[in-house]
Amino acid sequence: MSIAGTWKALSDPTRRDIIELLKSGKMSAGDISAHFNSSNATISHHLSILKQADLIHDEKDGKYIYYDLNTSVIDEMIGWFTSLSKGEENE
Amino acid sequence: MSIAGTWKALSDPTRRDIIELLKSGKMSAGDISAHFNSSNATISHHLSILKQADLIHDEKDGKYIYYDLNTSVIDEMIGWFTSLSKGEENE
DNA sequence: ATATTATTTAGACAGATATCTAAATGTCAT
DNA sequence: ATGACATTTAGATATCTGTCTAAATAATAT
Repeated sequence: MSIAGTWKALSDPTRRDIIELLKSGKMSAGDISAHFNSSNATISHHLSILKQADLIHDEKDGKYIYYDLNTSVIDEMIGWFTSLSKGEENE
Repeated sequence: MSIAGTWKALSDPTRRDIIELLKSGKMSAGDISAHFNSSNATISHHLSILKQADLIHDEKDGKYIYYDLNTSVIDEMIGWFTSLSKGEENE
């Protein structure tokens, strides 16, 4: 997925909150959903966008699906920002 | 402006391109606009969103309005990302 | 004063997005 | 096999967003 997809994924506050939740480690879709007022379907939709953007990774275990952070894409984003002060090229 | 505003401002590819343009130094609204296919009005709208988000700063000089980067907000964003790998709190 | 140039503001509109409810899929226990 | 649980998918809808043209504001030059 392009860096544009990563940006779009992170433009929504709920999705950024999900990312911050996952800083502490992997969590099931239901547990993630429990932290928000939105329906499970809505959170599932957000998770799918984060997954498409490669910001998170999912792993099935029986009834549950666990999600965790993919830090390598996050490093790419840091690169975009740091280059702003260094005058490098991007995208 | 909140960090949410910064995120929204950067979620649009044209606005990110504007930011990258300004890496090389300050530039008038017209010169910025000349780099894009959109109308002046559209670019002006993008500039106003970037300004509200404190990502850029404007300065009037006669007929022209010059825009330049505000790097301190960019540093805030870098902080958001780097904390993801360090497990700190945000927002 | 009038015209020209630079830029923004206002209003309209098509397309994108976040959300919901309801239905579908998949897994486990009985 | 049936029922309960976990999660996703489908379809609908209201709101948000990027874009346009046209009009407004502001500065300069003739």
